[in-house]
Amino acid sequence: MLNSEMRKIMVSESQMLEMLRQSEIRPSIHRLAVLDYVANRQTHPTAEEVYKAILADFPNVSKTTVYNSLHAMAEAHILRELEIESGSTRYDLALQAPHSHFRCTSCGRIFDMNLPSGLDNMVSPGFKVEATDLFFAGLCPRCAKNN
Amino acid sequence: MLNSEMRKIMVSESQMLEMLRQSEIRPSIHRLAVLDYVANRQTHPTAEEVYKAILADFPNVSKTTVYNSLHAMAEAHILRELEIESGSTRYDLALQAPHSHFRCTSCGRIFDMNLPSGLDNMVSPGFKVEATDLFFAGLCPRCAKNN
DNA sequence: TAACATTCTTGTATTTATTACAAAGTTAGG
DNA sequence: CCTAACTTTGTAATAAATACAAGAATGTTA
Repeated sequence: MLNSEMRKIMVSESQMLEMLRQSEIRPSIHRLAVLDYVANRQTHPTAEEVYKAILADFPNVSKTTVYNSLHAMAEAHILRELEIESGSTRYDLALQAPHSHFRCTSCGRIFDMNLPSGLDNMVSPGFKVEATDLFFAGLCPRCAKNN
Repeated sequence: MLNSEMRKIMVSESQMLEMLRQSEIRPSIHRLAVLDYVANRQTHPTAEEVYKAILADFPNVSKTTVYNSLHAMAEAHILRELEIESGSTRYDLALQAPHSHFRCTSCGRIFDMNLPSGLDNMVSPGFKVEATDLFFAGLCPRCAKNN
């Protein structure tokens, strides 16, 4: 099981079930574990991180299943894919207030930031915006001190 | 040679030489070719695209040289690395007015767009912004019609 | 409940982007 | 023209992501 009661939860199991049901994604135990890991975490994990974390609870889950699950949920707009750094895709829960992301170039952590409204007005007429990403890179307060 | 006179040029060879000299990057023929390709082009090519294009003029250039050149120029802030899509890094000339990018999810092309000022105010106090990227994804006018 | 069709998961094998590194080639300055 | 520093090459290695076929699980229908 997901041991929901053992840590601070932002999205409950019933909420996750509802999300998956609405998107007609069968709530298999692995998918729930993937969603739980991405949703109830401050970080924005990579597929690899999700895989390693889930492996602790489900020793025989395959990497392909993790990729499949992440893709399915991204397509269903339950998750958002963040191409915020070279080499790997990070995942973020989509169902929360729109926000931008700050990546610390020193420690690698990613922080949620505000997002101004009206950004879509920046695109030229005729273009249809489906997604907007605002990324910052720099030093987080902790790393800014230690250098 | 670079055949500068054969196509519309936005950055001249002497300008490129000056950029490299200022950054203390030796202007080898390959590096000039890399910079020329990225600078004088509407697209925002990947390392692979740069390599293939240059191969036509320099049949024995190696892929590693292209990567080395791109990295050196990115580090010198002559080029900017765009992590706008999964799987590969795209390159953009840094020395022009700040702008955002729009990626067409249908044809894959990337377009320059406006960038509002003051975005850095979105980050929380204590964070030091070194780079800002605003990405849009959606349909370009041509692809919006044909669907 | 039994049988079937669909969906999920696995595991392996590939592909693709990128990096590492040592050897060979090139360039600039004395 | 010699030497030191820099550049390029080519090959090999990593790492992220994908393809695919076989097996397992699930839901549905009779």
